[in-house]
This record gives sequence, structure tokens and C-alpha cells, in this order.
Amino acid sequence: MSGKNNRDRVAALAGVSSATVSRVYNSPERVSAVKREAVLRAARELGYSPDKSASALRRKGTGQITLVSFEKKGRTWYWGDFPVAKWFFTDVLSGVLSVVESSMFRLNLKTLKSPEELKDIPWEQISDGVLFYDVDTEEEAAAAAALPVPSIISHHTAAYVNNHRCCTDNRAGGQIAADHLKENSFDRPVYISYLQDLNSPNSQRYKGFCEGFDKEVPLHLTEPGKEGGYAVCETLIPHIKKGAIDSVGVVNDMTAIGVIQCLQNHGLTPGKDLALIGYDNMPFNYALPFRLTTVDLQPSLIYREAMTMLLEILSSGGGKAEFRSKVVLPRLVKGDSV
Amino acid sequence: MSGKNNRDRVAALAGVSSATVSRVYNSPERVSAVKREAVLRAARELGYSPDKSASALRRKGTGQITLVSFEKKGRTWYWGDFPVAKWFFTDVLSGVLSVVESSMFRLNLKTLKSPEELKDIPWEQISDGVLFYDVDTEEEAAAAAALPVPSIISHHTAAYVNNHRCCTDNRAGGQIAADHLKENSFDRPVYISYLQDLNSPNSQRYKGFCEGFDKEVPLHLTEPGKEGGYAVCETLIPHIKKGAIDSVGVVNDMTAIGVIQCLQNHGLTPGKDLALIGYDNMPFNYALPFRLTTVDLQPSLIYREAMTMLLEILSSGGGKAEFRSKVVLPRLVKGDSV
DNA sequence: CTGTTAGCGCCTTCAC
DNA sequence: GTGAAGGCGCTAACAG
Repeated sequence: MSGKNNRDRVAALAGVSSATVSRVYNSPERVSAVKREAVLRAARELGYSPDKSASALRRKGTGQITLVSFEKKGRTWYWGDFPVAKWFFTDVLSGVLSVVESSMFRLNLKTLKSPEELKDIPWEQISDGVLFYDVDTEEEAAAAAALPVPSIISHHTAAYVNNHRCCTDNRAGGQIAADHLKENSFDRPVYISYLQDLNSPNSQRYKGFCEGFDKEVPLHLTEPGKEGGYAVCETLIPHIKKGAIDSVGVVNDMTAIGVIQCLQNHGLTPGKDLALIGYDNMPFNYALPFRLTTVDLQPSLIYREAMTMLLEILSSGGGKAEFRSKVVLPRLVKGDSV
Repeated sequence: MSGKNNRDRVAALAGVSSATVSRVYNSPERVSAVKREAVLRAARELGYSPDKSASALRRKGTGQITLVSFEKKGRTWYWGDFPVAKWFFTDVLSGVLSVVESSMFRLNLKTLKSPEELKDIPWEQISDGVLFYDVDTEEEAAAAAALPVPSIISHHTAAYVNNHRCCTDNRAGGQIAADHLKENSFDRPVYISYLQDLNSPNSQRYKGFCEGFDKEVPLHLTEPGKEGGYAVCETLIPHIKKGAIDSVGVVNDMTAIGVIQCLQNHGLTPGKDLALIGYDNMPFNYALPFRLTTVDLQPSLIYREAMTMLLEILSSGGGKAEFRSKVVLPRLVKGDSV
């Protein structure tokens, strides 16, 4: 008795104590089937559902999961000057939310300038678990692993074996691009990229592309962004015109934009005079006079899986004894350019 | 005294009662500057920050603010087929978060297919207040007003006087576009749009454009999307070539893309042969060979203000007695096309 | 303006 | 397997 809140009314209606009501929602297996049913029936009748704030307070947790992203201002080699994270991020969010909403947790968003800022945050006070968006450096991975609460990193994270992680497979993506060209009988390809080190996503994409063609595809390195794509394409024009090159794989759509503009300025049409395939499935393809064939990371799917993993980790005590890993494969998005 | 938690330690260190600590975070204006400073200093020293779950519990609310957006699948006339909400929305989020994070509330996201779904949600159980994203129909505004918790709508919402609202001013935006053309000595403008009714954002933009030029600017209506822009531009080409038209205002960047592609196919260059100004400051301008001059809604700013208003409404009891309204003016983003 | 006091709804011992 | 009781950190009266 005592209380006069909904829960006590449920308890009274079900003929049990409020402690039993609590148990029904937290460890149902410890309650006899009869009383459990009675409680659930009473709850339904009274429209009762447990208060998450009170629960979190008493449990001394936060009831929150945080999705962390870094600004990565300096990363011109990757996104160029284009604020593309803006678009990509929304896909990510929808994936994450679809999982969190049906859990005991709520989602919390945080954007940081650098991994160092992680240290200044009282994680235990604001979050029970953290999902890191777009981790792709050792530094970030290490910082994530050092948090005082469980965490998982995505999506270019296959290499970071000391974290829980959910990743894409850039090599597979490169191969998918090559396979598509081969299936359409192109056999004189080149690849345009700007590599960093050998394990970078860009290098992996090229590697996969070569594997798809089963040979060392000629590689043309350039600067990041559409300017780089334009510049390197200039040097290829003569070979394209004489048919020595019939197809081009590009490290990302960003760079492909430059290639396209160069082709157009030389009177060439992608999809007609040259097969062209990008990577990342950027929405700004809308601004092109045709659809660019590209490879999609499926960000929404990756992050849905990542969040699912995080919840599993939390419910199993958050131990780091064994790091979990999962891979989500990219997929081809057919356009008009191949 | 009594308690042994962080907050009581902050109170002790600052030489005040714990209630005063609470006031510093909830209604700082009610605390003398001296004690306020003392509390904040003590809090910093002890690494204290208020527990949002406890706050929500005591306050008998959920501690959550929900940001609701509708899918608006049918709205091809507005966004075309382009998933532009994806990037726009992230700007919105950053604005909203900047305010929520320093409040006692947390942010909650929800995407619904239609206003009808609003009725199926037990709002009191999940949210203390709701911010509606991108409301632009009577139906949505009415549905928002009917919620059992306080709400505010943005951003094409100037016309909905029965809601709390934070809006852009499309007429001012149109005028900004016209002014910019005039300042650069263009005096033979036309305007391209697809109007709906007279109070629609599109109509307002046109109206403002005319006001800027102080005359009825020739209006060319077309279909939505870049296809529409392309088609209507075809009909204008002769007049542009003979100089009867020296500048074009376009209802949005989306449509402007079509205009640009048409101009290019006719050997004309925006910014050289014709002044061109869009609206919305879309990021896909990156895919163009130049920067499109455009008008920016400043979504991040609008939604920062909207959230600030909502918090004020909540702290003042959430009454609807008097509906609050605020306008955030758009701004010109100078590119290479004017 | 400031302090005191009484719970908010829940979970977790601790008995039984 | 179940009930009783204490208290998580905070805020809303109410006094002063």
C-alpha cells in the first residue's frame, strides 16, 4: 500500500506488492507466471508503463545512449570542402533510432571537435553507453576504447581490433564496382584515387577493384575533391578518345564530379563515351544531368546493426573481455553512367 | 545539510542551501549574482552537473523534448525527388541541440508519416514539449495545436496564428534577392516559380521579389524540380540571347539547377551571360561548375530560436493563452552567379 | 532573495 | 517467491 501512484494501483489491482510489479518489468523470470499475468493485465487496464526517469534515478544509471561524432574539419582529403556529413548523418540517425526507440534507453547526440574532448566529459554522468560515428583513425579508436563506459565504433573500423566495432568492407565495395564493369564487358579500366596509407579505406577500395578485374588496374593519383578529379581526367582525355581507356573507377562521388565536368568540357558523355562508377552514393548526384552509378555503404543499415550490438553489450554487463565485430557489405546503385 | 551527494557538497562549498543550487540551474535570474557565481564555481570545482532523471522525476514530467518531423512523401512540388531533408535536417538538429543540451531536458526524435499518427501517441508519457519541424499546412498546424503537451511549429509558419511558432520570412527573402540584383545594376529581371496558393512560401518569395524591384516582375510558372526549371528556361533562351532579360530569380536552388543545365546546353554561362539567384542554399551547389548565389533560410538559427521559445513556454507553465511568434530573417549567400 | 521540508516513482536490500 | 521499507537527486511549496 502506502503510495498512491499508478504503480501502486497496479499492484493493488493485481493483488501483489509494488515490488512484484517492479520485478515483472525487470526480471520477469523471478515472478510466478500467475502473478506476472495478473500484473500485466492490471497494467494494461490502468494504462501503466514504468517511468524511465525514476527507474534511471534509482538504478543510478543515466538511461541514455550517446551517439558521438567528430567534426573532422581538417579532413579535406576525405570529404573535400563539402559538408556532406550533414546528409550522411541523417541516414545514420534513422538507423540508430529504429533500434533505440524500442529499448529502455534514450538517444543522446554529441558532436566533438576532437578525440581529446572525450576526456573532459563525465561519461558516467550522462551516458550508459556510446556509439561512435565515423571513426577512422587509431587515435579515435583508442580514445573510444578508453572511455569509462561501454562503447562501439563504426564504420571504417575493421582494423581496430581493440574495440567493439561494426564496419563496412571497402575492399568488397571496390570489387563490386569492378564486377559491374566487367559484367558490362568493359576491359580497359583505370582507377582514380588519392591513397593515404595501405590500410586506408581508399586503398582498400582500389585493392578490391583490382581483385575484381583480376589484375593490377592502372592507378592515377590526384588531389582530393572535384578539383583533383578534374585535373587527373585532363591527362586521360587523349587515351579515352582513342579508346585505350573504356571505363573509370573513382574513389568517391566527390572526385567523380570533377571527372564528369572535365569529360563534359571535352564533349564526352559518361555512360556513352566512357563507363564511370563512383563510391558513396551521394545525393548531390541530383545536380548532374544523369545518374552516376555508384557504390552505397548503406549507412543506415550499418548503424542499426551497431546500435543493436551496443545494446547487447550493455545487457551482458559491458565487458571488454572479448571484442565483438560485425561487417555490413556495401551494395551497387545502378545509374546511367555504366 | 543532510544529503551526501554532489549537489549538497556544491551547496556546502558555495555556502548556500541545495535549493539555491537548484535555482541556479532552473531560474538563474532569481538568484543573486554573488551566490550564483559562487555556486557555479563550486560546481566546476566538484565536477557537478544536475541529474536530469531526478529532475524529471520530481518535476513529474518526462524530461524529454521531442522533435517531430513528417515524411511528406507526396510533396514533390516542394523538394522534388531529392532527399534534401537529409542535409537540412542536420542543420536543424545542431541548432536544437545547442539549446537543449544546456537545459534540464533531453532531446527525442520522432518521424511520422502523417499528422494523424500524432493521435496514437501518449504524449504526456513520453514528452514534456514538442517542436515540429517544417510545418507548412493547416492540417499539420492544427494537429500540433491539438496535442496535450505544449508545442511550437517551424518554419514556414507565419500564417498559423493559433500556434506558438518560429518562422522564416519568405517575402523578405525574395526582397533580398531582388535587392542584390538591383545593386548590381540588373533591371530586366524575370522570376521562375511554381506557385500554390497566395500564402504559400513560393508566392511570398515572388511577392518580395517584386517589392524589391518595385514593380510586377514577369512571372514564369513551371513544374517543380529541375525538369521544370529546364523546360521554362528553354522558352526564355531567345529573350536572354537578345538581352531582353538580364537576370533571373528562381524560387529555389532545385529549380535553378534545371535552369543552369539549360543555359549551359545553349552555350550560356550564369554569372556572365545572365545573373541568376536561387533560394535555399543547397549544398549540392558543389556539383556545379560555379557557386550559385542564393538566399539562406538559416535553418540552424531558426530552430535554435524555436527551441529557446519552447523552453520559455514550458517554464512559464505552457499556457496557450497567448501564442508567441518569432521571425528569423534569411540572408544572402553570395556566389559567382550574380 | 534564501533556506527548510516533503516527497516524485522506482529498485534493492532484507526479512519472511 | 514475495512484501516492507529506505532512499536515489532533485524541485515545489512555504516561511522567513
